[in-house]
Amino acid sequence: MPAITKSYEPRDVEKKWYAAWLSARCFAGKVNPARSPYCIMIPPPNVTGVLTMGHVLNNTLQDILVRRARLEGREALWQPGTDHAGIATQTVVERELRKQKKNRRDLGRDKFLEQVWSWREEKGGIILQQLHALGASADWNRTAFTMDPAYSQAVLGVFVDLFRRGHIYRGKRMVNWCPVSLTALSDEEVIMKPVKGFIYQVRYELVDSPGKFIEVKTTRPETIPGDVAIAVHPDDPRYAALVGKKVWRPLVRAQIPIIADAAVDPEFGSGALKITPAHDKVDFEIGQRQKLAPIDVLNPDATLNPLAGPGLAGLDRFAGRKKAVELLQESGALVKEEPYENSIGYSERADVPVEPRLTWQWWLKYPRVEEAKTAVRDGHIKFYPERWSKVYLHWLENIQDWCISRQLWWGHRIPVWYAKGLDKEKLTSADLADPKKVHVSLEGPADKARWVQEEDVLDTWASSWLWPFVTLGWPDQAAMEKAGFDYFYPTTTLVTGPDIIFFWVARMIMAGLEFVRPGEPLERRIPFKHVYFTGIIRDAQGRKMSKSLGNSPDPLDLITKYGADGLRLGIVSIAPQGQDIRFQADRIESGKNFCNKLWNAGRFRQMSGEMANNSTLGAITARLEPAKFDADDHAILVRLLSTTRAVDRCFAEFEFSAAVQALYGFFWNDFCDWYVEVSKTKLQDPATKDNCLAIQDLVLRQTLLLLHPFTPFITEELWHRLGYGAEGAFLMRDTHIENASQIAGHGVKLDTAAAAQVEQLKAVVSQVRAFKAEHGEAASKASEFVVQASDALWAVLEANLVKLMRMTGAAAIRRGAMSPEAPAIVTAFGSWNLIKQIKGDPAAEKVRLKKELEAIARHIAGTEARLANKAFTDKAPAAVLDGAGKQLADQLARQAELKRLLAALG
RNA sequence: GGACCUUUAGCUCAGUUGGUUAGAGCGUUUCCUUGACAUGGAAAAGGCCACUGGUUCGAGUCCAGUAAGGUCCA
Repeated sequence: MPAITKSYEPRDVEKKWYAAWLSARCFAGKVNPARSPYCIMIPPPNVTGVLTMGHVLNNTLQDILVRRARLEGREALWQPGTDHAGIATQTVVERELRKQKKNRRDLGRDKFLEQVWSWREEKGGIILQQLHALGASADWNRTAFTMDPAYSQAVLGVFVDLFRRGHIYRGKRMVNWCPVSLTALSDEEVIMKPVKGFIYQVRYELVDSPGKFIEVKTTRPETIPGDVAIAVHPDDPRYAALVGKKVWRPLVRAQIPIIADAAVDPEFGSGALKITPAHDKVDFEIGQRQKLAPIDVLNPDATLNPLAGPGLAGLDRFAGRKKAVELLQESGALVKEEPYENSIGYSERADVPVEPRLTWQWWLKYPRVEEAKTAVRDGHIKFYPERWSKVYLHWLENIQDWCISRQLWWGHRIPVWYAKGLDKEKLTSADLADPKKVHVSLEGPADKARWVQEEDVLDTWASSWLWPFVTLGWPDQAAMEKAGFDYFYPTTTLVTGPDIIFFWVARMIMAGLEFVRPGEPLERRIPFKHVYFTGIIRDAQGRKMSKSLGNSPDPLDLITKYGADGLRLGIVSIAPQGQDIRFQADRIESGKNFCNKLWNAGRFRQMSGEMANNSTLGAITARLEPAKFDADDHAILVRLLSTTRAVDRCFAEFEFSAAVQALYGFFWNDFCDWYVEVSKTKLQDPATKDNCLAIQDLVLRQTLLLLHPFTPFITEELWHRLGYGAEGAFLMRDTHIENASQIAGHGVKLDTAAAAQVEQLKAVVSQVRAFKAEHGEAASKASEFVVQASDALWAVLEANLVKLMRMTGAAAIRRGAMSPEAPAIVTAFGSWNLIKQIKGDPAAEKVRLKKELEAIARHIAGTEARLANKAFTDKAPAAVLDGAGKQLADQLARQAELKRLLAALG
């Protein structure tokens, strides 16, 4: 076996194992009826995306889950892929075209799409390659893409199906419109930003009472020509007499009514609101209720159109606003203007204010809304943390139809054909249902010449909501069989961010319920059983990581610096369930340091003695010699089992950072800092050596198994170096992890009292080390101690004497009487004198002892008071009472000893 | 306006159905290259657990309210 180097060098180890796993096809998820399935669908990253810290966290957690599932003997499938990201991808390719002074219209639709495909072949999906560096064990042979032919067929087929069943309609309604990309946007592509501007107070003259006015406040005076009414609250006494009367609209002069509508907030501004149904969502709804025809004064690019009047027409909306203010001022309609800050939606891609705009779009009435609620409310789908289910249910309670069309070229072109000559602006629902006017099918109409296909494509989410089952071959029977649909669906766990709980999670649930296994029980149709919501990674100041702030480190740099395992361990250790994460590089560094610690523990084992049979758990436990177990042997194995149990529980509850913490504490503190140190004594003695090595082998083996999901590379490497795996077998694929009772079942009988005794000895060692430091002796200095202790206590010390000498740095620990000149401490194992060459300072010693006595007196008073309280002794449970009694006894004994030492000093 | 989250050591966070003297990592200070590891070891300092009430023998933990910060929805 090659010698282990002094420090862990991740780079070559990671390369070697990733290549080995790939070539042995360790990541393949296959149907295996002998095992229970475990399946995770990757949240498909944007095909234009590059790896961010968010992806690192999210994908590390998914990898942890599938690797753990494999170790538990389950058949794991982690399904990877990307989505086509309509607007993002189209924007990227258009930007390249712009460099050549061209735009997509110059090319035409077909040529442009060719360009997008070639961009995608060349540069798309880099992120999946980057995930390799992280160690992601996804089944790459199954990599899916939402624009794949089969996937596209499924998406369009769903459209046709939902259309035929009346879930999809075309309607002219309010959407978020990007005046640069010239398309509708989803809410997710709109970012709210606070903007400083002005609010204008404008007066409208009453038609039948010249000289009398009603005043409104608006931030958008350029839309006044689109006003169709002034609205007030029906119960507002100020305006009750005016409802039903008419006012003159300024700018484009016309008579408009004063109406009453309960949606008006009487507290805001003057309590009167101008109603511009074509340019505001609330106004649109009021307009619908009041049957007021909207007037659209904007072009698609947000310049003002002729309806805005000769003064404004042709101007950009912002220039138009300035001009409108001037015109209002001239006409005397402007009462005043004041600075005002409000939130405005910006287009994520184009970074310009989004325009609420009335457009013809395709809309989906969601299917299975009630079932989607039931699935989560009744626990068929469990959310972690649970509280997100409330957000989810609230959204479903207030669900609104989904705008599924986008005015883009890159995406699934909607399978609808209009009869030539049909006026799409006047399309009625009767027309939609008339196959002579509108054709909807996968194949398209037979006589194509008579028809024109819909220009719009589907929202990207209208393809990714089918992800959990289309990636498994749905709806094609042969493909489903090949992919193992029956075996892997419903998938087990989804790991995603709470920011897409509506856009993706909720929609996938509805899609699964609607399309999969019709007629079967709900629990067979849901797309997944558990949803784990990660936190959002922020920078050290708590800001979201973003490209524009430049506060996001490149994960690949971090991998170079700390190793993939170090990065994974670090990021998981700072990601408590359900909380946002503040990124700090020093935490990643401690992940790397832990790997080095693990590495060196392996190195220590290798240097400590010949490797023996480590091939299986049974082979190792057969080498144990329980008769030779001392308290330390019992203690480390007790802790190994309790750590195994703790990690099991953490996995069951998705408490990843707690699992890392448990492993970190066990391995570093219990094993390295204590057991390895006491081993150094045991290894000197031929009688105890082999048993000690077997215990080390057992602890290391189990630690590697528990850690493997978190740090796959170093554990695989050490697994082989320490002889746990046969040549050609992999820790990641060919090994099962044993739980605590299975390990205990191998004839390891443990003494928990011994474990408690070790804790006491550790406390004494700490105390003695501090005692030395206080008296200026380095830990390593060979000090000399005299201990005054009862026979029983001394017997324990004597049994552990060589270890204790090593741990406290002592040349000698003798039993004897306390000498008043030497500094002294009181421990659970008697009073200790430090024998120094230079005489102690009795005065300083007295001060120290008195201080300690004061402290102990306070504690005693507290404990006595509690025990004297009848309510406490009556009501507290026996265990608590016993504890308090024992505590008091210890405190009193310690006080007596301290008093004796003080008296001895004279 | 509604919902949810957070507030514990200088910083970032744990704290499991209420129970001894509230923990970890990082940072700070002191000491230590001894044959696993200086990516290390030993030790120390550092906390009215945001605030105000309440329930309880007992509250960081449960309840009510207040304040500050954050997220989402309207």
